[in-house]
Amino acid sequence: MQKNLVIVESPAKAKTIEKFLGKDYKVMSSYGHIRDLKTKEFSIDLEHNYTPQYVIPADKRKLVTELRSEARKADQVWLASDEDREGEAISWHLAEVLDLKPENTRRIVFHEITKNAILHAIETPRGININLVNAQQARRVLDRIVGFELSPILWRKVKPALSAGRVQSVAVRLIVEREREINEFVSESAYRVVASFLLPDGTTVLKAELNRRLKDKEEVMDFLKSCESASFTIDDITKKPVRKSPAPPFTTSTLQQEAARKLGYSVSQTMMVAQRLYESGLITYMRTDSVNLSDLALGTAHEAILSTYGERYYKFRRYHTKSKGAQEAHEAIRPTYISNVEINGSAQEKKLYELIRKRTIACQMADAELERTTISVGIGGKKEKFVAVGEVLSFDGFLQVYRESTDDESEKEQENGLLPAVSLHDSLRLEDIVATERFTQRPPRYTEASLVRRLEELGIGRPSTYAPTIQTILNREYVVKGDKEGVERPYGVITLSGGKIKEARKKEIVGSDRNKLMPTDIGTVVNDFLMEYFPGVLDYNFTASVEKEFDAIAEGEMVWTDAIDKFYKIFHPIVEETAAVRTEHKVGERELGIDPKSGKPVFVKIGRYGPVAQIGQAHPEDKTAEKPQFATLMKGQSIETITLEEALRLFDLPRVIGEYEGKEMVAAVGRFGPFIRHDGKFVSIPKDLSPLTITVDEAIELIEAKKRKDEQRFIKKFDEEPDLEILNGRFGPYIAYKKKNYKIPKTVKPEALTLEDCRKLIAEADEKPSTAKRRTVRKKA
DNA sequence: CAGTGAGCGAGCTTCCGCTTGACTT
Repeated sequence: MQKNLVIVESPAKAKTIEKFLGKDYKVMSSYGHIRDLKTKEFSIDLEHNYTPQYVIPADKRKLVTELRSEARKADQVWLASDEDREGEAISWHLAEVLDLKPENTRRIVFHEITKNAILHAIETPRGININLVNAQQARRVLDRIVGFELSPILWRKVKPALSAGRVQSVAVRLIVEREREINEFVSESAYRVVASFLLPDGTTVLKAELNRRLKDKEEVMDFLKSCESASFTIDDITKKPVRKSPAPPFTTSTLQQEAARKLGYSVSQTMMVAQRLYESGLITYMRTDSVNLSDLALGTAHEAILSTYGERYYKFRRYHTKSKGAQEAHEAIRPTYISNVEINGSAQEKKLYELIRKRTIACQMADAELERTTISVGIGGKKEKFVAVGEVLSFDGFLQVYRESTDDESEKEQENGLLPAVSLHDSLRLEDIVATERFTQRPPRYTEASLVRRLEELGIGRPSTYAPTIQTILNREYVVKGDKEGVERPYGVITLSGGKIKEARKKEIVGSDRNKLMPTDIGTVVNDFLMEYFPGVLDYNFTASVEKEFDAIAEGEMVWTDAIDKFYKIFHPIVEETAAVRTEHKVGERELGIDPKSGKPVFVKIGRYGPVAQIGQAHPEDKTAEKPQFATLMKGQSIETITLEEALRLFDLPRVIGEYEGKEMVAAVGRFGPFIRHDGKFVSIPKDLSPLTITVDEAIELIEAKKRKDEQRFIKKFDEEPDLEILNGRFGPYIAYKKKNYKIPKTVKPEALTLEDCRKLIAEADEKPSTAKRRTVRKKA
């Protein structure tokens, strides 16, 4: 007979706690929420004061049955879900679904998973806080209303299967607006002036920068001329101590940012690796917005620093979470045992663990101390000065262990080094002065991680949703993650050297980007539409202001259905109105002009499969009318910027290029980009060629290249197993068998494989089904 | 990841937050 049942949210946590509590306690996990609104229906009863219709999802039924039977057997049930809005709601749903009686149900919370903390929690139980639960219901219902009323409007006005929501639509807005800022950005230039001086010893060089930038060539020329005969004297030397403090311990968002910068992980990669570390008991929970460290962790960090670096390197620090909407249900992300330096695991896991461990230790270490020296060089008869700044690290402190990275590339060149020894009033000889034209930089495109940071600053989204939100806006094709080629820009360099002024033009590549988030036509159109009709929901402060209401509900100062009613009374009429406007054309449609051949109008718009150009109007009511012609826009074209001429050219496809070996060569654009069809085979057209302009010779070359490649592709085949082939792919040799592909280890020669070897490799790969499964998931998305 | 290569008319799509698992109707 089980005396006590404890229910927590995560199974990893359940395992640890069970050890602390002994045999009178059984610990189970709810695996998060056990009940939610129906997935395919609105599920909110508008006739009855927004009553939510909760159901137990199919994949939770079995679990709920088990929990129910264990709860029935227990004398006492302890609901130990997290101490935040969602956690309180989980406990409430459990109490309802498991039919728990108040007299033998206790709600407990603990902030760290230690024996003491848990025993203390058991001694100080409370009831379920229904106000907090109601705040969660309000949050849930609001999100459902927004999502399920806005999305269908998009299906009608833009494209089927699109979506909108409180979080994802703002994420898209940030990216769309940033791209517009970049397009509208006009850079300004000014000359940065750096002089090299020879110190009195005749050999040492001091480099110093002019304390202002010069606005154009003319000003540079005047200035350099005036320097030709000027005297240069050191007129000031100041030394100032500077301190640098370590960054706070990791939250989900800061971990994602640093793992992206230092290790190159994507946001979802970081979360997957962290999840494995958590499940192995190596780190604390990875979805958190708290920077708090438990007393236990603070203590062990202290010990680790003392034993490795000494007392001088230690400084006690307590961090407080200040981000909006933080709910502090967990600790910061840290190693469970800080003394644990090396771990077992994959290379990825080791690197992420090391990052977490170093950050945790560094945050309890002493400030780094630097001495900053500023040397000022006066120019005889002028008010400008040349200034040299140098920094010397006098005590490394936390930098011994960890240095936070930045996104800003320009900061890297600003590293100040050591300066030579000089004395006041030293007079210097001018070696040369170099004035380099520098441009103001356009705003940066978002990376996954910097988008997460921005969302967190705005208080939008939660640690558990950052990675999925990015996935959603990518899946909907509102944004793409991609590269952008830079453009060449000339800049001027003017030098004064040996009494002569020389001018030169140099070139640099600017504006190139790798793996950045950029809006698509669909994203832009949807965003503009939502901004026009639903600016309130897209407002960056929308979440913050509803959070205030949720807080009031949690405090018992507001009835949750009143808050929802207030919102719905304003929101829903706009939904109705917007849906009722039977616009002739779809959102984002643009008329480019008239097709000279047919005399019909030419449009661009978002079609069923993305951006298309269209000649002529559709007349769905008239079956005999001529149907409009369609052509898909090519990569790099946008419905915002395409011209009539460019659009008309798209209708030249598919285009007969010519004949080769007696068969026609046809160029067209398919789902995977431009291609040539010849003799029933397909050949992709590379980026530098266009299907519109490709010549017969170029096409033949591509076809021949593909033929050669296909020949190389085939390595080996077995007569007794016609389904199995060893082939050469883009990523090296592989085995193709029954529509699936299998890796060949690098250690074996593919030519030497026997049929038996292949079967073994296939059997081994099928044992661990990770790759095959991932593929099916991707296909669905 | 390993190949693919339409056509815009008959059914369905969608939210945000908790948490991991994986063939059964």
